[in-house]
Amino acid sequence: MQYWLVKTEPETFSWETLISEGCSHWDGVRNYQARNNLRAMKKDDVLLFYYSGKNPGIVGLAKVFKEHYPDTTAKEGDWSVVDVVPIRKFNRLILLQEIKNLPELENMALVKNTRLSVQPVTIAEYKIILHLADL
DNA sequence: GCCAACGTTGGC
DNA sequence: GCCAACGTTGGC
Repeated sequence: MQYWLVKTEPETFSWETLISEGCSHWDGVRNYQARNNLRAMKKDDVLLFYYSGKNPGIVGLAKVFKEHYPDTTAKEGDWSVVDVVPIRKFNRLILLQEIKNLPELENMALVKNTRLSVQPVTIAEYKIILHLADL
C-alpha cells in the first residue's frame, strides 16, 4: 500500500465532481515524472486530493480503483490515466501554509518539488496529515 | 499580475 | 552535449 498526493485546480476538477461521478479518470497528466508515478500506483493506494491555485490545500482522501491504462485524451505521446474513487472529505481544508509550517513535513514533495502534480507521500507524512485532519 | 522553479525545444 | 529561449505550473 502506497500513498500519493494528486493536484487539481478546483475550477477544472473538484472534489464535488469526483463525488458526482463516483469514479473518475485521472487524465491530462503531461509530465513524465508525474506519469511514472501514476504508473506506479496500485489498486487501493490512497490519494491525498489537493487543490492548487487560490487557497491551496488538501481536501480529502481518494483511492485508486483501476490501475494505469492509456490516456485517450492525449493526441500524441505515451501517457497514462488511473481511475479514482472518493474515500472521504476532510472536515476542513489542510492548508499548504500549515504543511509548510511543520518541520516534519519540510521534505514533502509538495514543499520541495512544488510543480510535480502526482507525487509520492511517505507513511509518516500521511499520518501527520491525517492527524491535522483530526482523523 | 508577477515571478521562481522547472521542463522542453531547438540551434549550434 | 550544452545552453538560451520559451512555456507551464503554481504560490503569493
